[in-house]
Amino acid sequence: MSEPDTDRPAAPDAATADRPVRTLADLARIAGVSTGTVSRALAGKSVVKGDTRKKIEALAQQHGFRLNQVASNLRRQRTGVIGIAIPLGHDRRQQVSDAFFMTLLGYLADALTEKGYDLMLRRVIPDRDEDWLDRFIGSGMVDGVLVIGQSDQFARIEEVAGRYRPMVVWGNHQEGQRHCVVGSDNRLGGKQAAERLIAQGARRLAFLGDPTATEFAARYTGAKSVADAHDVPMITLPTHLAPDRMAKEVASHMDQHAGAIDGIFAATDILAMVCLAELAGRQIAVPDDIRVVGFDDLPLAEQTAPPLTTVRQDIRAGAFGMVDLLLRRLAGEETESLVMQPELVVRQSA
Amino acid sequence: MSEPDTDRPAAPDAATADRPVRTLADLARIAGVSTGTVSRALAGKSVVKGDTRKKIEALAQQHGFRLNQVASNLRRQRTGVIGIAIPLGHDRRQQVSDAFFMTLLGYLADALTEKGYDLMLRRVIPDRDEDWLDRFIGSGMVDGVLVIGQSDQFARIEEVAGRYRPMVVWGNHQEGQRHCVVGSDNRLGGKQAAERLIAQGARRLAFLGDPTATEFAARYTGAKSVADAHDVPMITLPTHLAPDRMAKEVASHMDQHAGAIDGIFAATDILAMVCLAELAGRQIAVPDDIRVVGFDDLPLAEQTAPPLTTVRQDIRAGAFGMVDLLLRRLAGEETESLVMQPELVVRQSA
DNA sequence: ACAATTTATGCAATCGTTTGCAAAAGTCGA
DNA sequence: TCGACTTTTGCAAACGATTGCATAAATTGT
Repeated sequence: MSEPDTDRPAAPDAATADRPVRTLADLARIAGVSTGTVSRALAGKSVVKGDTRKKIEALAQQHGFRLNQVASNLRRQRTGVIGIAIPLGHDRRQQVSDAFFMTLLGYLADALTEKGYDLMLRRVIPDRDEDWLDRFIGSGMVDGVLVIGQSDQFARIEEVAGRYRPMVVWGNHQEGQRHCVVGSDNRLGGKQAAERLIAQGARRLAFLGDPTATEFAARYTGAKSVADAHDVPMITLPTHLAPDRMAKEVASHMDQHAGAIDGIFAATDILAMVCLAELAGRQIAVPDDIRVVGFDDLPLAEQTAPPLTTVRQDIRAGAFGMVDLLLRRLAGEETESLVMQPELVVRQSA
Repeated sequence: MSEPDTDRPAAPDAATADRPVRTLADLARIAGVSTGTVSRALAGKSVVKGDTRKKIEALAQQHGFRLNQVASNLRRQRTGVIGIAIPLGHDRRQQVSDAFFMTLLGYLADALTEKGYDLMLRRVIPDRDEDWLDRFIGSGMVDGVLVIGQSDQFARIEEVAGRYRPMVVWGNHQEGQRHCVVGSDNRLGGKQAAERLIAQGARRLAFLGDPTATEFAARYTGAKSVADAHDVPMITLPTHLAPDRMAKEVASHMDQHAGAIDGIFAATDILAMVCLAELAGRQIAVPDDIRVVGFDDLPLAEQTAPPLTTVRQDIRAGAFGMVDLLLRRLAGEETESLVMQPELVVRQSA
């Protein structure tokens, strides 16, 4: 260290070859200034003289220097990373690969990238890990958290929301809740679905999906209220979201009930698709024998046979909304929840 | 600070209420030991006396203490985070939400979580940001990198692979390449698709998809070689992957060519699905008038009408393979690429 | 040419953990 | 009871960047 040019075969500017320039201190030494100056120059602060800045920038470029973000994060107490938690509670086998979550995640990635944030993804299984949310928040690795889906963790999320501000959750809004949530009015969506089914002549309804998850429960309730108002019975066909189980369970439901119902409200488009395939296999005509309405309006809803009538959630708007709210909360603002109006998209399945 | 019990309304153990215990030093003070000891105790190192460890653990629990991961990362020079880069090069409008990538990402999340790693997701647009890969690697925020899709960045990835070990890429394998890649034998998959189409009687083939992306090019080449061997002509119908464009482009292709072809090899299942929907709309019978083969075998391939014959990539195995290879490279091992054999799944569309 | 400013830079503390080394405390046999 | 060990702990130096404060340099006015 004390004899710079002695050990190495000593090509004049050979530093480029074997990148010893990993830290601000290295760069400072080469540039003949202090680390403070280098830091300021690279940060684009105005206090550095033009010449010096240019020289430092050139050297940084030439030696391929990059700031160590971890050190920077530690010192600045901010990371530029938003945590995304996907709790897999109500259905442990549900894959992260669930189409709706993945679509939402894609848009979140777009929105956050646009604002200069990175995403840290964490898949959590709440019943194995009581402490998941606090661990994520307390790690210091994220500036804020987006939770995708309340799963069965409503209570815990509520509790944390009382003391941690920068958190926005995708899910269902309940009267008087504390945490900031973005989502569709699932109740209303459920109503729209049931109304359509009944308007199309259905008189014996079924709800296809697991009504213990908060969001699905609201969809169910909405549909049920309409069914009740029309004196139409509605049964529940509980179904897991894990792709491997789903098909079998739907098949079994159809075995038992296909003859006794003439309208199905599926809790998600994926369920509706599986259901359509199952009905087609049994030569049951859709919508003539059984009407089917889905929920989400994923891109593939347009491509089913017959094309799926479904309740549209604007996932992109939701994702951008979540990011917007989170950034405002990070800035200290108090924000309301964002409840979006779902919209019935009529195609041919009902 | 010098008079612990004076200022506050002084409930004996009131520290619990207003969490002042944020750092090891805080905890050390309360426990009456040094930070070093606390650190060791919480890390589960054997050098700490049982009693002391228990006491410290109890206090940590009681005050809801959590290690600051950022500081820990800095000191240990490892973060426990794997970076996932999704380059959107050959088709800038392609959403991160592309079904195949999302499925792969889901499995990667499963595999990495299982191994105790977090995921940091970064969506990159290479032509806007020359330096994307080096920036990601050099940030110090990730221990290794998985790249999902080579896009049109083959050269850059090759270059980086020469000096950065912990990187595994999903994509196509080319003769003599340096970077460690996991993917299917796309050429073989293409052959299988074409063979099936021809065996089912197709004599005028079309390849549906954009053959400039590396992986698709290999699928095309494989199919073409079989077509040539059978003296069967094959045209190319280039199509973007952006969901909004895709449908229109496929429709326009069908307008122009539907009458002139009797077998379609779609570069992805999604394309195949859109294609099926388009053909159904035109009353063209599948597979009688036109046979269709897809690629990927996404879960929804089973649910199309008619169910899709497709070339299966075992995405789950691929994801777990990528993670396995990456961890071995992190451990210093030298690893070969993993080229998986695709498998034709015969359903009803061809 | 000199004092009064305004700019640019350097110094050193700080962010919160981890860990090598040394000192303190505990254990044991004789 | 004392020396020779073995466990436990404390001390303080890293990890690499940022930033308030102080000093050095450049600029300005007179």
